[in-house]
Amino acid sequence: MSKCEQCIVREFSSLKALTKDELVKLSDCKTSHIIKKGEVIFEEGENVNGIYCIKDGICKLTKLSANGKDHIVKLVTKGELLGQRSMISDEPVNLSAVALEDMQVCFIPKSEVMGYFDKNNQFSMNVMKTICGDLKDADDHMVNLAQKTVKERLAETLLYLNDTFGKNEDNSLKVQLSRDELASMIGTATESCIRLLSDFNKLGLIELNGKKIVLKDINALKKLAD
Amino acid sequence: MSKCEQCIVREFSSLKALTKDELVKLSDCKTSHIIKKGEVIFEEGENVNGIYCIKDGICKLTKLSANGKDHIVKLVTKGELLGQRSMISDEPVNLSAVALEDMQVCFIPKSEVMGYFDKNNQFSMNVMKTICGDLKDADDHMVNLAQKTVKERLAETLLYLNDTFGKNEDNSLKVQLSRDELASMIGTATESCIRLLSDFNKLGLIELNGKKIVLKDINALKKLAD
DNA sequence: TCTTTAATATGACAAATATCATATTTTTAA
DNA sequence: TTAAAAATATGATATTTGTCATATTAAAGA
Repeated sequence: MSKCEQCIVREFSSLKALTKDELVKLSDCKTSHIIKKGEVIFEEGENVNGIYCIKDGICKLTKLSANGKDHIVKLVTKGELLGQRSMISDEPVNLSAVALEDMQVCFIPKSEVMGYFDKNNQFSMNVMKTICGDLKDADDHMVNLAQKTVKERLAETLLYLNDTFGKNEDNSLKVQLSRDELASMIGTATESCIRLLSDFNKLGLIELNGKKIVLKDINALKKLAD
Repeated sequence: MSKCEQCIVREFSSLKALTKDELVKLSDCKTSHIIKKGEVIFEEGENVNGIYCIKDGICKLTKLSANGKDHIVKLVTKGELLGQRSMISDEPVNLSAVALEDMQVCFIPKSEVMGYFDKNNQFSMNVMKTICGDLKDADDHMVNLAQKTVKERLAETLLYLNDTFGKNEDNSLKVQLSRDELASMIGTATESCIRLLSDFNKLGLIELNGKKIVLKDINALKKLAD
């Protein structure tokens, strides 16, 4: 069992506020898990009863819409926590979490985390700030969905993926989403997404190589995204 | 100066966790304000440095989109607090607040509120739960904007206004939004909104009387909204 | 009250986007 | 390795939604 005190990623989450004693205790009650690409960490409506700390990998948070299609609400990567909202609200999770690549995660039971809220004020503030950040992002996202065209949203999303998750040695975006997933992130039909990617490709804004996407003209994309 | 201990609306907000002593102290440092319909409480980008407690009235929270149009992110009414996210994140507000009707609000300076976070755990948890609720709502809203048609969103929004804010004696919706505001809530062009309202009217789903809207066939609207 | 301005309404049309069909490529698994 | 399935691609077309023009009505001021 790995030790939380020595885990680097905890430094990037709300858990960085924990004392050495708290971390030692945490090491004992956490459980580590390997999640394979495509596997579900939790499903919308489930009672999770704790939070997941992502040690490595990326996952998507999705929500099923009334028409039966999944919408990707957010991508979450190493150093971030999953399930905080649900735990605090004391409700089932409202989103599903599915691995986009192989992941290492640690599960911390609710009983343990809730104790920190009482005893460690800095931890509480960290969690609050994270959720406030998520709320602000959600507001921004909402306005984009409501007011921007699909083309603008696609350009913006490509830039977001580039800025947030970086690229491989061959310059392609590190997060590899299927066309279907990309479409469900920007809120459009898969065919529309494919078509626009083709257009971007023909215009020299991006380069397509199977699932790999290389951003060729960042400035032009920025202009397109508004 | 009215006394917070005797204020009913505080019972509906996170402030209900405050002790009698805290409330007495709060009474001294808060300031009361009358906001006329159409007036701005705060504007996107401003440093508010505190929170507003809504004693009476309704306001809209809007965000300017890249194309210059306002989008209504949320409606907020008596018993709720404004500006929590910004205060916790220690950032300027990301939304503007504009009164939809005459309002009574109290402003509580940041210095006072931040003290509660340290000393009153129940207050912290209340605030966290509120923000978590907002985040869940935002997620839902996002998926609706991404996946539902304008018609579905209009039906849904009319039902939301009815359920959340109720109706007048003449059965018309209590919150009176202009067509323009309604459009900027559902994320569509004003003309599209007007046209669909006309359609709903002709279909007998609603009744239009100037700005007044009466929901005639709730079930049919629910079916339309999915 | 009258005049001006803003809000609502509706038609005509254009643009954006979805849907359906089908081909091609890639991936998966037998 | 090969057959089957899934993902990607693209054309044709339908539907939705936005835009512009222009009435009509309601609201606000002088």
